[in-house]
Amino acid sequence: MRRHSKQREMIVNLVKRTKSHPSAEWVYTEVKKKVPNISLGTVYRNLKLLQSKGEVAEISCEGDEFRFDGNTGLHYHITCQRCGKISDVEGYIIKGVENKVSALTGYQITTHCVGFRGICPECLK
Amino acid sequence: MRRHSKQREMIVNLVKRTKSHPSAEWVYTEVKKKVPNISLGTVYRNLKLLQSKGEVAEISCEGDEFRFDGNTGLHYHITCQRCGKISDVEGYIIKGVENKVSALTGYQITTHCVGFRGICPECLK
DNA sequence: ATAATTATCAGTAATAATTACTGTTATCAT
DNA sequence: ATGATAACAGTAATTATTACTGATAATTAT
Repeated sequence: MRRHSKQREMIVNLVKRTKSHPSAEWVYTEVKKKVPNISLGTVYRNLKLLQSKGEVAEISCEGDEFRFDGNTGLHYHITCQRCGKISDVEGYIIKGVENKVSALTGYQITTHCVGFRGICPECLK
Repeated sequence: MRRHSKQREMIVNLVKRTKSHPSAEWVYTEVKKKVPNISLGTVYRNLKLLQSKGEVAEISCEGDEFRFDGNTGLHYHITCQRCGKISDVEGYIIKGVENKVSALTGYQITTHCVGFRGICPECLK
């Protein structure tokens, strides 16, 4: 069963309330201010746990490694969650998004990218 | 000036011709078959160089660290290339994309995410 | 309430991906 | 050809993350 701990409570509260998309290291430093002897491992362990429970989300389209692509034109990617394969999504570009988001946020947009996650046809069989 | 080297040529050719979105490690192992004493550092150095010249692209919406988000609902992110800040794009979801891409690729899509890159209003001043 | 169980912890060691350093080699402008 | 230096191989150092170990403390049963 899941037990209660001050450390986890602090982590959840912090991540839920902060808008700055913190890294694990940042969470660690912040929580440390209140719980000085907290361990970095505890932060990672709990973030992972909370993530698996859907209480916090991890921001990342692709996996954690760097991947390269000889095709430098704008195109999207799709990752199979079962076999890990990354493929191009051919012939589909969402148009107008950059202008829309620029108007919405005030950013000067240089590029956007879209990542899909799912199960590929081979793994579906 | 930029000099010619067999190692770099091999790397460019390989990355340009392969569709499998290789990792640095994979590029290394492949090139090693033809140039057995190539160094992993050379692969990284050249991928980075080629990337800065726009000859290959790196697949990654966000940076390289894991970031977390207390907001688990679907929403997009925008990263400022100047100050590194990551923000939410509020109130804008592209609808229908998952169905469209599912039809296009045969994948069973579980989620998608969109990342924008640009300069934030503060940095634009 | 007390003791037994075990989830969780702090602290540290281990991994994995990437980057930096060092001395050597090879390209190319002169 | 030769000298300057880009690029190299090999290796050490970093950085983010994960795994391990013995101690602590939250829950359960007595």
